[in-house]
Amino acid sequence: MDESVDARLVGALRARGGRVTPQRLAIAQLIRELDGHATAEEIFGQLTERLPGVSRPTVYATLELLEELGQVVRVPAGSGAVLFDPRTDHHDHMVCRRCGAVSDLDSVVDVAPAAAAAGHEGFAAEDTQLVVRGLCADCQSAALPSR
Amino acid sequence: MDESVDARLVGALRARGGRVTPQRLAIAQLIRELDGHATAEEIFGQLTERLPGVSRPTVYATLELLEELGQVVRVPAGSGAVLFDPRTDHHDHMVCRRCGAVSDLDSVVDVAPAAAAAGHEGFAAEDTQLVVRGLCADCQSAALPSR
DNA sequence: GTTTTTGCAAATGATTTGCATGGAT
DNA sequence: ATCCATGCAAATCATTTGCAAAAAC
Repeated sequence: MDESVDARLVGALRARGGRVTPQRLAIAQLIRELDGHATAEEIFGQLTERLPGVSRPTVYATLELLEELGQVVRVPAGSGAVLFDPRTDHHDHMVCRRCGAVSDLDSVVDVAPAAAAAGHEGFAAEDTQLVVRGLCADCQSAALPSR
Repeated sequence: MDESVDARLVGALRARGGRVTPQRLAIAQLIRELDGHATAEEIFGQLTERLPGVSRPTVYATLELLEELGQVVRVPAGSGAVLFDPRTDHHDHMVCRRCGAVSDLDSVVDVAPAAAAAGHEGFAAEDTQLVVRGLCADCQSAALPSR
């Protein structure tokens, strides 16, 4: 099951003339194991434990590559760092503007028309992200006027 | 017309117990004059010309404040810096993953259901952003296989 | 063997901190 | 007079660069 995903990645890499390296396989696997969203730095940190010596530039470059190959989704959270999401099926995100927490939200709106509209403007849409910003439950209670 | 916007800002500031300072007014006005999207650094740079001595922390804090007051919208572009948009009516964005260019896109999908769904999860939605990532017209031609 | 990837080290950029002064109410 | 907001300087993150050595094909 793990192998089949690796097989798909290897195929995609070869198809574009890219090379199969242990770093790429390890990063792809680590991302698959993530339950939630992670920043490049977090991925770098965890990766160092199982593949000592990996470098930051490799992690950043590989994440970009995996995004192009459709193995990860870049979530623009609107705060500091970019988050990477192992869940590649279409879904939305809620981002707390106070604590920065990001959580998944099942899609209830069809965003395809937006991608189509972008196409009419000459823009080649590849991915459409819906981000709901606001306050998570915890931060709402923390921000109560008083009482 | 300029004054009425300032009046609204002054009112909003007073209402929340905030203070009316020349920096806040200048930043709010500068943003209104922007035609497109700008990063906090760009705003800082332009502001320095007309209000020498302003500091970075003030700009960042004020942008956050203006966002809360609904005078600016934070656009999570998914690359390096956060962009601030003076256009507060609802619209979407196209972000080129290659050159980083951000352009407006009139809304063709109703995102309200997503905000409602977030509400059902206990999340207080304040703003919903739709970002279409891909390649802008220029970068498509630059990335052609050959020929 | 050739070309891509990696690692290193450091530059660059973006944003935030702590704290004392100054200004708005 | 009381706080809130500003400026300063520097710390802290996030990301990217240039180049030589290593590895994949």
